[in-house]
Amino acid sequence: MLSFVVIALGSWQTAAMSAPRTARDRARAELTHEIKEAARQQLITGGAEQLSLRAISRDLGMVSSALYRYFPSRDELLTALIIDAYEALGDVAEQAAATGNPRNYRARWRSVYRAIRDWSVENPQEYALIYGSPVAGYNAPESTVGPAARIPLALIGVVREAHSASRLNTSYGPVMMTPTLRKQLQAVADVNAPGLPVEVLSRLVIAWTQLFGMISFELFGHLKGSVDPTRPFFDYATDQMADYLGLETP
Amino acid sequence: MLSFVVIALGSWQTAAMSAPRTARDRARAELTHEIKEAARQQLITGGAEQLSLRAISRDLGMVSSALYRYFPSRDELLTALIIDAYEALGDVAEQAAATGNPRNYRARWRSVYRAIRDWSVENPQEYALIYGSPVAGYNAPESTVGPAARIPLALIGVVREAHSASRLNTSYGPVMMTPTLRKQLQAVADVNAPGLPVEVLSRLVIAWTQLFGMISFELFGHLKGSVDPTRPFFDYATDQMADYLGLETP
DNA sequence: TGTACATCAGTGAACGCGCGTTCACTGATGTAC
DNA sequence: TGTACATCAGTGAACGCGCGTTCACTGATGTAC
Repeated sequence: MLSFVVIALGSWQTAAMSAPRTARDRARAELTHEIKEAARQQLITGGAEQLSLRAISRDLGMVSSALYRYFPSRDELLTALIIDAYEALGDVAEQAAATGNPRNYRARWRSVYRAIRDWSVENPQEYALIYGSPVAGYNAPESTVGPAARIPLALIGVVREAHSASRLNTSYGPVMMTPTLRKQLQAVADVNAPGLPVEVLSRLVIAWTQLFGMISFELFGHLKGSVDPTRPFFDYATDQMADYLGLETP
Repeated sequence: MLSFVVIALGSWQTAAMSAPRTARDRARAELTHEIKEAARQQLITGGAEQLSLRAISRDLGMVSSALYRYFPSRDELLTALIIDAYEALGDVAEQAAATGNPRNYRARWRSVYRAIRDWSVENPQEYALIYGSPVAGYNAPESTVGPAARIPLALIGVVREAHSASRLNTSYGPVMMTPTLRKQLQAVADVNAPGLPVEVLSRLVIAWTQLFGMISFELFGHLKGSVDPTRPFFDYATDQMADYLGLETP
C-alpha cells in the first residue's frame, strides 16, 4: 500500500542516487518523506493555500529555515505534493485496470472508475489539490503533466484493449464532428491510443469529464440533498458511460 | 445586464428596505456595490483565499475598519460574492432557456449550455468560487442553496417542458437502477420536476455533472494539449448529451 | 420651517497574530589519501 | 587504520511584510415634534 510513496520519494530526489546508501542519505530521504507527510496533514485541515512552511517545521520540531535544506521554496513543496497525488491516483487506477479477468473489459472499466472515486473520497484534500481550483499564484510546472496523464490513460487503455479485441460495440449512429475536433482527437489518438477511432475517443473524453465532474460535485458539496449518498448514482453513471462507449456485457 | 446586481444588492440589505430612498441609503447601496466590485477584482488576481479586506479598503481609499459598516466579517463578504455569482449564472441560464422558439427544446438546451459556458469562461474566478474547491475554513451557509439551484433547474426546465409536450424520446432501453437511487431521484422529481420520470432525471444528473466537469477541466487546465481550444468539443458534448436525453431534432 | 436628538459612516490607533525567506554560524557526517 | 579536509543539516536571529478585528472618537445625515 505504501510502495508508491517510496517510489515517488526516490524519483523526487536527484536522479543520480537510485537507492539511499549512507546514513545521511537515509536520514534525508526519511525527513523529506516526513515533511511531505506533515504537509499532507496540513492540507486536510487547511487546504493548499493555508499550507505553511513554518507550521510544518513546528510539527516536526525543527526551525523553519531547516526546511530549505529539503525544498528550495514553498512552491516546490507544493509541486512535490501535486505530483505525489497524481502518482498515487495513477497507481490505483492502473492497478484497478490490471485486476480481474483481462477480457472482461466492462468489469475493468467499472473497477477503474471505482478505484478513482474511492481514492478521491479517501483523500479529498489531495483531490482538491489536483482537480480543484488552481492555487492562486502557483503555476504547475511541466513535470506534473506526465503523472497527470496516467489517469485518463488508464481509462483509455481498457477501452482500447476492448476495441482491439473487437469487444467494443461502436455502432454509434450518425456522428456530427467538426473538422477541428476530429483533428484534435486524431492527434491525441496518434500519441496515446493508436488505432482507436476518434468517435470512440470523443466518447471517452465525455466519460472522463463526466467522471470527474461527478466526483467534484460530490466532494465539493453540490450533490447534497439530491443524489446523496452518491454511491448508487455513481455506479449507475459508471454503467451508463460503459454503455455509451459500447463496452459489451460479457 | 446589470439588473440582477441591483436585485442581489437589494436582497442583501435588510429585507425591510425595498428601494433606497435617502441619500444615505443610496450612498450605502453604492458603496456596498463598490466593495463587492473591488472584491471581485481581487478574486481575478488572487483567488478567494487571498481576498483581503485591507486590500479592498486600500483600493477604495478608505480605512480598513470602515468596511465593517458594510459587511460584519470577511466570511459574510465571501458569502455575498458567492450568492452574486450563482445569481449571475442563474440569470444567464434562465434567460437562455427563455430565448428562441419555445417549442425547439433542443435549441433551448444548447443555448443554456452555451450560456453557462460563456459566463464561466468570462468569469473564471467567480466560477472557481462556486464550483472549485471549497474555501478552507469557510462553510457555505443555507442562503446559497436557493441561488445555486437555479442553474440545474434551468436545465431541468427545458427537458421537462419537452417531456410534457411529448417531444422527448424516452425509449432508453433497459435501465438498472437500485431502489435507493430511484427513491433519491423520485424525491428530487417530486419537488423540482413533478411528472418527470426518474429515468430522465438520472440522465439529467449525468449531463449536469458532465457539463460542469467539462467546464472545470477547461478552466482548470486539464484539457490543455488535448481538446484545446475546447469550444468544438463543448458543442459536440452538448449535442451528445441532448441525444442521450432524447431531445428530438425538430 | 426650525430646532433637538438619534442614527450612522468613516477615522486612526492599536492588538495580536502569522508568514516566506536569508544569512552567518556550529557541529556532525562523509571522503580521499 | 588514521588523519585532514570538504560537505552538509540544522540553528537562531532578523528582515519586511500582511492580515482580521475592536474600539473610542468625530462629524455629517436623518427624523420627530
